Amino acid sequence: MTSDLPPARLRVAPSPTGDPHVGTAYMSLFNLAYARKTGGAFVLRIEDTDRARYQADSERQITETLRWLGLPWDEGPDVGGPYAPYRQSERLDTYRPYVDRLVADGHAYYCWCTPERLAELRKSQERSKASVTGYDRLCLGKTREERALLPGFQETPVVRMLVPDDVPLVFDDLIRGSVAAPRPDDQVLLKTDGFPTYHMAVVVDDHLMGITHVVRGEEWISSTPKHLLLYGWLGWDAPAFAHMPLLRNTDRSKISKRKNPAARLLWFVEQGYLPEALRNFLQLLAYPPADDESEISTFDEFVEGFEWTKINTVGPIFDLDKLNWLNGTYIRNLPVAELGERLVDFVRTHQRPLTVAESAVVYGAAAMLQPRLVLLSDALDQLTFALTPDADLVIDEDARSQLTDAAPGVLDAAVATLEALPEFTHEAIDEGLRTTLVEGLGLKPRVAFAALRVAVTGRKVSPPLFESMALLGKESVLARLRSLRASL
RNA sequence: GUCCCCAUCGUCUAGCGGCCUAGGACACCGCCCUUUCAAGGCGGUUGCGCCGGUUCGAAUCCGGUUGGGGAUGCCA
Repeated sequence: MTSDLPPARLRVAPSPTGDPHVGTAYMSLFNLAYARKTGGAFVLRIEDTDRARYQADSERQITETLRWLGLPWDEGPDVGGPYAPYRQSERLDTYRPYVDRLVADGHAYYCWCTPERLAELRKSQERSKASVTGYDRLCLGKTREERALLPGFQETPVVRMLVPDDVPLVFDDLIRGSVAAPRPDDQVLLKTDGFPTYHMAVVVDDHLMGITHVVRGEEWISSTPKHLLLYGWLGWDAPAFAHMPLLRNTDRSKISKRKNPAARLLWFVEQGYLPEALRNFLQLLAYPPADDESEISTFDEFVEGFEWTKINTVGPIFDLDKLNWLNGTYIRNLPVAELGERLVDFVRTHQRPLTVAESAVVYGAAAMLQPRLVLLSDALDQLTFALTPDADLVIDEDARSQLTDAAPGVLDAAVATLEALPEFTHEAIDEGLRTTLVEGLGLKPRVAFAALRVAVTGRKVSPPLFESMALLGKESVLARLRSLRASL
């Protein structure tokens, strides 16, 4: 499936600041596709330069969820690789010399302004509706001693880049062609805590790790001139850039965990989505189906036809309808045994513990549930009747109210018929009951079977009656039929 | 405020000057099938934001306008 394109090295670089974000998976998918298409490599790098937002558990969640999704990386913090370490916090010594060099070359300068001074500066610029905003370069060209005499001074400086007036603002984008970006501010490169900012770290690491294609969200377009400046100052070739459209909430804003539970990658795991369905869905966002006939396609098919220019520039709204349909379709396409296994596994890890007998019930229900599931989590509710002891079965009021005058007769006849059945398969049950109730008593199937459904499941709506009976077993079914009969 | 990006059914998309009285998918609505619910089959409603221009001809090119989004952080 590799093409004759030169092997590309791509990376995804999430920040461990909480639950993995769905955008990380989206970026990973497209990164990985191109890496595979060119026979190159896909790298996972952890961008943990923000100490304040760092969450220890986050990296594990990121790797687990991306693995769950089936998007494996060739190099990363957990698997190693020729450019280790792959955690930016472990690369602090790597960045320092480059920062020093930029300062020495006059491309960057120290800034001793306090965060308070900066905040005030920003506020006053906002108030005066100034057309030029950003740092006022108070520290530029001053020594520590000179600056110390002025207000808003702090002992530990940051390092800022000195953006020249003629900074190039136009660059080529694999998806958008020629793109113009805003003029950057004198961006901080090294923070007071000694950590580089994203802008410094990303350029150094991408270069050192041999990244050939930077694929990231559209929100980074405005930062690209800064990065290009850095590449130039450091004497490095810049990689190719592809700015992906931003996933959006239904209100069209950038997708966020606050407004959209689906912004959390873990949410899909918890809900019972199939990773292959989510992958297929993500692939369809801002990207045409691989095949005219169907929107269902494998990762390999996606890779085969992959082209940057096919990616749309419009940020797609993350709408669950199509994903739900895809998930149901993928569930239906699963071999029954595998669905059974996934169901048992899902219920156990995300819903409730299962005894051995209960696991067998869930596993055995796979075939009858298959066309009825949108999510794996849907199974449990539909199987309530089968996981409830006969004596504890509750007959819902709206179910009981469906019972007609024919119910007692139906229940009696059903008990007699089922008792006499040599084998308790759904085919045998079907045939037996149809013979006695429909042909024998002359009842409409609808009427006859409704009463039995109520007795066996306690509900108005349930999985197919005969399969449900077979799943439950003869003894249990008879007990339930007698129980409802007795209550009439 | 300033700068940048973007604009086809409700949603995801096809379209890259004539094949478009705009195609597909999801959702929605009917009908069929049917023991309930699904699944499946068949059919249907819905869209090129607006105004100019270029052209024999515009969803497709250009300008403007409106609308949406993003950036403007010692967050990424």
